Amino acid sequence: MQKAKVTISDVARAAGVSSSAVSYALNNKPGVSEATRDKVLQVADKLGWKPNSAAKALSDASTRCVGLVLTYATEVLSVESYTMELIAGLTSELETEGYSLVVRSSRSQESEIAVLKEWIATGAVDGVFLMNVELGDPRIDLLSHHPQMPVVLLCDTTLSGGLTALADDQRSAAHLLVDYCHELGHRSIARVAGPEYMGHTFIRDNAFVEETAELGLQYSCLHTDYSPSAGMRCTKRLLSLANRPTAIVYDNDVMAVAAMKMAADMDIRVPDELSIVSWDDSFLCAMSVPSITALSRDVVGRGRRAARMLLDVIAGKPVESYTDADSELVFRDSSGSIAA
Amino acid sequence: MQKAKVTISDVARAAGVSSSAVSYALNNKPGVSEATRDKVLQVADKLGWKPNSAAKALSDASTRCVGLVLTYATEVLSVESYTMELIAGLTSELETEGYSLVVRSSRSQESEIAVLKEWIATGAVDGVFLMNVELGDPRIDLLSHHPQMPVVLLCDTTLSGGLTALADDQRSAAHLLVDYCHELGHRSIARVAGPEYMGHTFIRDNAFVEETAELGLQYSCLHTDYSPSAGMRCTKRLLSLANRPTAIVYDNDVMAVAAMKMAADMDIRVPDELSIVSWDDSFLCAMSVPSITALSRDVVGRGRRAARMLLDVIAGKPVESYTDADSELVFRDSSGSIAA
DNA sequence: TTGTATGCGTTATCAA
DNA sequence: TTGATAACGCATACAA
Repeated sequence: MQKAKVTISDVARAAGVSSSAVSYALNNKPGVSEATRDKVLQVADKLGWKPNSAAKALSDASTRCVGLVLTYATEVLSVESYTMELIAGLTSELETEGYSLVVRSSRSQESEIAVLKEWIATGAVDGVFLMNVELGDPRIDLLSHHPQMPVVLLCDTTLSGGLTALADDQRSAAHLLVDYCHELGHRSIARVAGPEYMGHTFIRDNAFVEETAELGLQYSCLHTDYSPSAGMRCTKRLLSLANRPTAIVYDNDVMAVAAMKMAADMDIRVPDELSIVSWDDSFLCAMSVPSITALSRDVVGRGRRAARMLLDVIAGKPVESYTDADSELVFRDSSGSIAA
Repeated sequence: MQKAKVTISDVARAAGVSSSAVSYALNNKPGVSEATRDKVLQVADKLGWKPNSAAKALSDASTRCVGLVLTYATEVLSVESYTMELIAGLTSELETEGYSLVVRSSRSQESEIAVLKEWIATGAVDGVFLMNVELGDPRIDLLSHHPQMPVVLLCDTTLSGGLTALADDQRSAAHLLVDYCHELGHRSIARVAGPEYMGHTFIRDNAFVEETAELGLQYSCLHTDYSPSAGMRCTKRLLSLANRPTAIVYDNDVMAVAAMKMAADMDIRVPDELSIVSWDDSFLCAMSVPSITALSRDVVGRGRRAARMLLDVIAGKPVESYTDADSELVFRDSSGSIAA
């Protein structure tokens, strides 16, 4: 059973040298002889010395932590896999440099802002990720006024207010989805979208309007809070229309699955009478009966890249905003041409 | 735009008092007059002072962080909602005391141990959670040798080696499940379990053997890695037996859903010819067609309680291990009596 | 009630 | 090449 806290002076004493010699030796810096260095390293290893993180942070002004605030309703968190996949990607890349992800949760944007302000003032993290960016998001304003805090946004570059962003190409994705429906022969399509105030919903909305107009398709859109119940409600409303859409795109997998259930309840056959497509792919889509055609993104890889970008910003390297364009449509059983 | 780093001496200078007076005032401690206190608070507020976390941690030997290592295959992480729900519960309770959750990821038990050793040696966190405890888990040994590091295990008390544990009552749950199948008239049941080396799998295994023997049921069990493909493979094997089981219990929701798909492929009707029950409830179970009968636990609440326990241990309060007994069976469409 | 001085464990500067 | 020593920012024991 080793001593709990081994300090640099313990090592110095044991090796019979001064604490600064130890510091040089351990940090691989010049200013110490080979013999001393070897001895110090040996002793430090035997004693199990590791630098105290608080002391190092105080001295360095660097914590080897980056922050992420989860601002979500618990119910959505537990149902969507997106956040967990993102965290998996973030932590796996951070791990390569021994960085930790510091997670806080909040239930409103105001309290998220409070956490961010705390981090800026206390220096508890070396950088932050911002997700779920909204139109005119006050967090962007906050971080723009504190350029010393490295930040990477997970949102479209048109929303990032000049801050470094990792975007994904929602416009191409929208076009891909609309074109696919068009090719299948659908002439009236609908979309059950996320909240109107979310940045990426806004981007998707515009892209959909643009592309459907171009192709002369009838298009309508309903906004939701992403919940299964909202997905069902909107589906019901759309399918009750006299001139109902023959294809519906859902902004997340959860609502698409819920819609499948609703269609079954209403005795509307999928895909013969209705095509269902999900903007997010997941196990849910693969397992649904019938399985759901979905736009698949590499969320874990996205997390990795975001982490890489933030580490680079922290390291002072020049980092450009980047737009992912890796989404692809996974064809499954929920979509097809309309039966004549 | 405020000054990035406001220190206690900035406040002292601006208020025209000494730094110790500021410290006393800000920490609500005696030893300073009301007038001075008010002035200090006012100035501190105006300057936006917050204590530097590294300095505070160094001085206090307390970081206001607790650690969690995610040791998972990425694929499983993205599919199961358990971890995300747990994190939601943990962070929400930690938030009440301004604590943060520090998340690291690892892909093997060895590297998780390395992270834990790092935390013990560097003092980067005030306490840790241990999940997915295995039989003879070396992490328990490690933490037993470092009693200064507060820890809460999420596992059965028989596995926790005397450390503080938040258990859930797997035995009662097993009995509940077996009794339910028995009451429905099933006489041959099977279980598709998690990995054999996992502590809670072991507990479940024993409880199942015990209870099925008691009721004179035929019982067989296959172990898996929790993945959908393993769930399918095992289901296929079980259903191909000459004397196949009429009810199968799955150790997680993902495999239960996968099994539903497999049963459909094999033209075996659920629940007429086969009852499917999941040990974990989730949105997946509710949305499956037919929906899946499942044992439901309050994972978020469990996370909250675990966090509360760890905070108490850190605060030096006496904390007893605790066993949750809140699981309940949610009856859905995947289970019933065998059609005659 | 107040200000001065010291410790926390590192890193970095500066004489020796 | 070395070993004191200051600095990081806060808390606190102690002296004024």
